[in-house]
Amino acid sequence: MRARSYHHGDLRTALITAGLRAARSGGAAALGMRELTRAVGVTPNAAYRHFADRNALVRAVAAEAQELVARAMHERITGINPDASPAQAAVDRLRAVGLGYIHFARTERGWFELAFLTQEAGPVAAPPPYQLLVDALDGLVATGVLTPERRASAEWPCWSTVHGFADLATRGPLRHQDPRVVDAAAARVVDTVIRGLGVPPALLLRTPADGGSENA
Amino acid sequence: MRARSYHHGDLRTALITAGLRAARSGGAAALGMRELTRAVGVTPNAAYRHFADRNALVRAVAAEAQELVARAMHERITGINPDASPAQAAVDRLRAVGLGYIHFARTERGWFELAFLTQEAGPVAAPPPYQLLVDALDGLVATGVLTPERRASAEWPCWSTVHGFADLATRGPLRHQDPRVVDAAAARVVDTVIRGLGVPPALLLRTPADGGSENA
DNA sequence: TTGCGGATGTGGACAGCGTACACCAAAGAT
DNA sequence: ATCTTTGGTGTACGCTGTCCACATCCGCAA
Repeated sequence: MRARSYHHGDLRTALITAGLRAARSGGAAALGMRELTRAVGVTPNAAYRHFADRNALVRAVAAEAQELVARAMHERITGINPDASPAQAAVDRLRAVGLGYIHFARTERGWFELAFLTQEAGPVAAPPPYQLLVDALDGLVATGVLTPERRASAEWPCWSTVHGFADLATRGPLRHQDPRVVDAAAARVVDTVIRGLGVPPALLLRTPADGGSENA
Repeated sequence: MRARSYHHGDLRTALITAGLRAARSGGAAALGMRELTRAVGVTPNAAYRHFADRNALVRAVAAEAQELVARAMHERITGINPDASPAQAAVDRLRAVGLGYIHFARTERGWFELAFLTQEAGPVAAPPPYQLLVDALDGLVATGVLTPERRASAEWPCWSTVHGFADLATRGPLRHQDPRVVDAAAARVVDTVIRGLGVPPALLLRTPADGGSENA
């Protein structure tokens, strides 16, 4: 980005970056053509050389936000106890996926709101966070925790539950609740789905006070 | 509402009614001061005699939308099989609550989007749909299906799951999926949470092809 | 009955938004 | 060295929410 040329040099990515910065606190509503071009120091219409309209810009920023979600979830996955049995580790990985999703939603609600827009999972172009979920569920089958029959379409209960909780915790009734209450509810909710999938309770019942981890 | 008086007569409710009509297809975005006052045949500023700002109007319409959700869910509850055992009926009632919520979201997505705004459940002013869920869960305890320990805070897993699924089905990746696929997923998802709560599988495993009911 | 005050609706204005159209500046190819 | 393509500017239109001053009507009190 040369200093003060007539041409900006890399306006497209500059707008996306500014968009991420703005959306972090303001959510999707903070992504205005005028607002972002102003932040980048350029005329509003300049953006139209790189994005068809506001919606296209929002989608581009949203894709970036999805990467951030996946990165946060991945970090949490790599932090789990390596000394556990394979079966336990697989369950813990799934739990990390769920709690990572929820944690991200609560700590980065602007980005989270954005990330959920224009989700097109399914056969085409699975978004990164979705892929982590698929891998975790496959891990349960590989370690014999889940039968292939039970695993089929297990993505939907899992994603539904953690996403729903994330929405309740960011835009819904849990919005202004004591964070520790929300933490506890999150752990409860994630364990409930996992049990619902058919995972033996022995693999998920933690002792009270939890196995030493900041959760949700 | 006399024909063409200077004063409208009942502008407040007229605006809410127009708002419901507009939001049904357009969601919250369709609730504009100018748009609604125009629909009612009055000046934009007239609305400010009844609502502090746009947000207040939206909240008022949202409250109405919540009533609609509750009504739809209630209808579904009253339609369940009366010949079942008390325990089975209690489980069916909980399922009806969940599937009713999802069904409403999918068939009235504009109203649903609106209904979720300004949810303030918890000790204060529980919204009608939430109350139906509480009652259903209490029913499980009363019929001995659920122990009081398991019932505690069971609202969150339930609400999270059905709400999350509703969101996936209306704004998320299931948005443009074949409705029959979504129906099946909805049934699967609801059964998964219920099982996760600790309900014996015998009370929820339906035979394939389902027990003769249009679902989700 | 008159008149007055509070409630309600009008009219005009302002700032901000997304975006279409015409124009201009610079980079790259011939 | 000129021509074309790419990318940025300037102006303008219609839309939005909201503020201010003013007009109008209803109900109550004198």
